[in-house]
Amino acid sequence: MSGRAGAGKVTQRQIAELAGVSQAVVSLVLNGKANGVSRIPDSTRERVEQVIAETGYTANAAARRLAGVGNRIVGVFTYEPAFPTAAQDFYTPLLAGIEAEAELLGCDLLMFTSAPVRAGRRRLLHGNSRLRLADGCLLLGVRMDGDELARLVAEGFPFVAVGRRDVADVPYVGLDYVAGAAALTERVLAAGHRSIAYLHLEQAGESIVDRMRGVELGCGRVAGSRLETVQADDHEITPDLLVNLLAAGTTAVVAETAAQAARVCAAAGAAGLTIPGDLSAVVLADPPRPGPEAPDLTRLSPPRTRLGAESLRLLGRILDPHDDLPVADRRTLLDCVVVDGRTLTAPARRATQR
Amino acid sequence: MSGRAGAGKVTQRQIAELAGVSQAVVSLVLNGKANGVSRIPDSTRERVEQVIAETGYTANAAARRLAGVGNRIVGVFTYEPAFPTAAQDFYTPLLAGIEAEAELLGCDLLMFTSAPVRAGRRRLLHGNSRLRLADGCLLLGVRMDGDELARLVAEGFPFVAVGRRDVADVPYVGLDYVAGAAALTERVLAAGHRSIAYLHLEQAGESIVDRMRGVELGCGRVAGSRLETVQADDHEITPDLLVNLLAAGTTAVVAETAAQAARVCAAAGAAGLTIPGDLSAVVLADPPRPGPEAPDLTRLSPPRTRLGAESLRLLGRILDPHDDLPVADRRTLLDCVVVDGRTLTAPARRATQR
DNA sequence: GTGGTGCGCTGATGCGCATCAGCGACGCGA
DNA sequence: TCGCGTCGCTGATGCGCATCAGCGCACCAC
Repeated sequence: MSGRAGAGKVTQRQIAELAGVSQAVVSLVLNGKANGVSRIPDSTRERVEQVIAETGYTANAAARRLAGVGNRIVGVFTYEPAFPTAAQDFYTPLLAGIEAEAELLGCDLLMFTSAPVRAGRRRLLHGNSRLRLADGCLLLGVRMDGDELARLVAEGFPFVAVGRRDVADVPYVGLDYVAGAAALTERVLAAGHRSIAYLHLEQAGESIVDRMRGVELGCGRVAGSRLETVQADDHEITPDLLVNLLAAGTTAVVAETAAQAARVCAAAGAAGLTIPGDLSAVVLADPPRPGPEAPDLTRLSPPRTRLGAESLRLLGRILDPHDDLPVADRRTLLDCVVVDGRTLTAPARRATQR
Repeated sequence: MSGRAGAGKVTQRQIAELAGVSQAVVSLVLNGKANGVSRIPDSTRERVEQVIAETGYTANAAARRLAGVGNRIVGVFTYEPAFPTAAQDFYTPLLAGIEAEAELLGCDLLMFTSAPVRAGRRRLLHGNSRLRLADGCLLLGVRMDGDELARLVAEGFPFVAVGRRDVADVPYVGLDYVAGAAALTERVLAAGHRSIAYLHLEQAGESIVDRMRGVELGCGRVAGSRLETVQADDHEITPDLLVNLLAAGTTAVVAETAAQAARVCAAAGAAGLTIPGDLSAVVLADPPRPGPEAPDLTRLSPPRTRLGAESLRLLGRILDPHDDLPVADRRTLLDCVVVDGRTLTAPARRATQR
């Protein structure tokens, strides 16, 4: 996969010869500088434009880029081990938002599908990364490489992280998981639950930490509430686990991911438990597909499509030299709304206070 | 959105100074030409590599491209008025296949989300298209611009159309709708139906034509069969339409699109008709989501994910100078399989021959 | 000592474009 | 007529890289 494209392509020099001017004039006309530094009379300008139209000239973006102009290309990179194809529900709404906003802004998207995997994560800054082809870049992924982020900051390469980041000076648009998880947890407590189990994953990305903090925060606001955090991958969520939790007094489960919530529902069914009759269950994410088959979970709904769009919009502002972006605006958190489903009611038996 | 990226970026010249050699040597080492045209002793090579590693050098892809080397970037363009975001079910599997293959081939994808719309279609070759940045390009869309295709062919720009094209010398990977539609139609006829209605759209793209031809071909193979073609957009598929078709002797409906098939099912329900009891129904496409809610339609299943992957693979071979691709391989059609569902049985009443 | 040879490296060039100093021509006032 | 400014345009330069002719040197054969 190499080779040269466009053997018969038209260059500014050819335009210039046809129009009887120099290449510089063609460039000036093309870039609308005809009335600025140099002034080009209408007669000449129109003649050049005529030839441009006739030949169907298309600028060589590589040359423009090399000459120092932006090319309205935004890179999209993800740190997950495989590039998130559309099949993976987590990224689908994100990419949809990014694409829609890109069309709005009139810029192209360069998807770095080629990034090599090292140490379980994909690398952005490898030997011949095409990163520098783009004006800026969006970074996706639960866990990012702090060193690479710092390096990009140091080099002054414009980028925006999708999701909150702890690294200094990293611009991001994230989701306010702390407030959202706290609100959902409070809703659980308001329903009368006092003993809650939080099922979470092992990973240590910022969004994971934020969710955990939010749940703890929500519990902390209500006296007499008890929170048990349980690290459990999907396959570890068994009927036995739920039975044990119930035996320990737990009346409500907060799951971190939609997959975990699905496992909770399945395990409950297998254990002969009903939701929310025997156990309330809520989750901090949207189900993959809000179809009729999935139980109508009470949940936190993170606006992922908007997250994608807002991230690209922020990058657009960073790249706009006319936009004097306040530092405070370089970091934003979007609100998550609590969606009422049918899996949260008042606790049934012993745990109620009567 | 402009501005320059990478103020502090490392160039080959800097590497050269640090290593005490010339820029040319750095280039030679980087490109593995150290044993070819020029020979570089290991001592020098290792010294240069050392500096490269220390500085974390990343090549400027724009410069490489300008200097005439491929950059392993493949453009993805669609002629539909809006770039197909992941939400649109038609393109989702296609893009998934393309992305997966891109990761396999180790190339990046440049999505031309910025293309302007003119005359109802998006334009690939506009003033400052970033097309020339890519080594080659994949073209999607039901209807393409024949002039643009011819122009690309004339310029020698490497590209592959996703879907069969009538334009001369256009390489493509398509779906064998003719054979597939014929096979499905034959299956309908084999079930005993002799009076079939084909519901199709107005558009005139190659794939539409192929499906029509396939249905006609299938009917033509069975003596005594009758085919009625009905151009009907989704909203024109009403209970009345089905009732009229039945009254005219039709016992089976072949729908072109999944949306049409869904409308047929809905209209049948509204008219008090059962499928396949009163009317058999088959469709030449997969349903958007093969979930439990959709009726289990007998249908043609076009391998869209594979279509995307094979298209990119073909482009990869075209771009590979070592691959002496036979002309015949530049155009391929993939087989569609017939999937047996529950919406095709023998005709119920009058139309049977007994 | 002379001619020959190959190794290791450098300098120069061009890719297509943006940018700007500056040149020639022309007009105008003195 | 001369000086000076303005208009319209051109030539030169650099962006970062790949490529190659060719230079200087050491070494060898004769």
